Amino acid sequence: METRLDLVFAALSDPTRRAILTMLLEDDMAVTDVAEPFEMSLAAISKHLTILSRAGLIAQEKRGRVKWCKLDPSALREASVWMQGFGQFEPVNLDAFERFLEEELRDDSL
Amino acid sequence: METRLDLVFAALSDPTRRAILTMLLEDDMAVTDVAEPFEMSLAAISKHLTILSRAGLIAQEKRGRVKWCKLDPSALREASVWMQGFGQFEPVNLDAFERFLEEELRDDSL
DNA sequence: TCAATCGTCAACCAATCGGTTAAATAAACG
DNA sequence: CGTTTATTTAACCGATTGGTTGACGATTGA
Repeated sequence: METRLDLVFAALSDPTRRAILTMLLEDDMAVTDVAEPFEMSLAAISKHLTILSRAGLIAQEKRGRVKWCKLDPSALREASVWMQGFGQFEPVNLDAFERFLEEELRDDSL
Repeated sequence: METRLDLVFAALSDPTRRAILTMLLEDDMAVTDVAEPFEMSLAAISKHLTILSRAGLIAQEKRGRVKWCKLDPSALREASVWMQGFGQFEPVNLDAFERFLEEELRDDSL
């Protein structure tokens, strides 16, 4: 049986998908616009979005011929609870997060 | 290029490996003892431990013929920072974590 | 109506994954 | 010494992954 947690962590293990989530943090986007910065076919991005959607990390809503993707961080909460159990983590540190994203966006050859 | 974050999330995406981490939360263990509760060959567990080790989630130290596995939650911090950026998460809730572990240990057919 | 756009689907591919068994290495025991 | 114990390695297997291309259905706009 494949649990939600399996799906969430597997979804997060791919840098393209993490980059997509980071983009969606800014704003909701259509599939084509999500795909634009990547050197990869639209079909590939479509698959990534399906994986994110199955994991509950994004929601997709079709309006006309455009399918809008929006972040749905609720699935992350479960994973976060799991991880927190292992940590003496600092409390939420958004500065650290900003630095992290900058680094990721630099590294991921978008 | 495979980043640390890729390795950590991929490692966490398997229920056997999460169960191993949960066990190691209690105490350090030898490889054979880690393998004992699972219906799986020792070689398979050895591979899982290698994956956890490469991700930096555990450390292994050989003393005599026994290889001891201990939790190393430092790698989780990085992943935690990443995830926290997406969340309006409640502050660390260990009660929720305990419930979570109970459920996981029940579900994972150990 | 007809062409362009948005997105998915199907078929395919090489690489990786999670497991197996059997053999190999290394240390400890009697 | 030879045997048992602890663990990894190697070869193999079927399933999954992350990508491709090309065809397709649905919606929009001229």
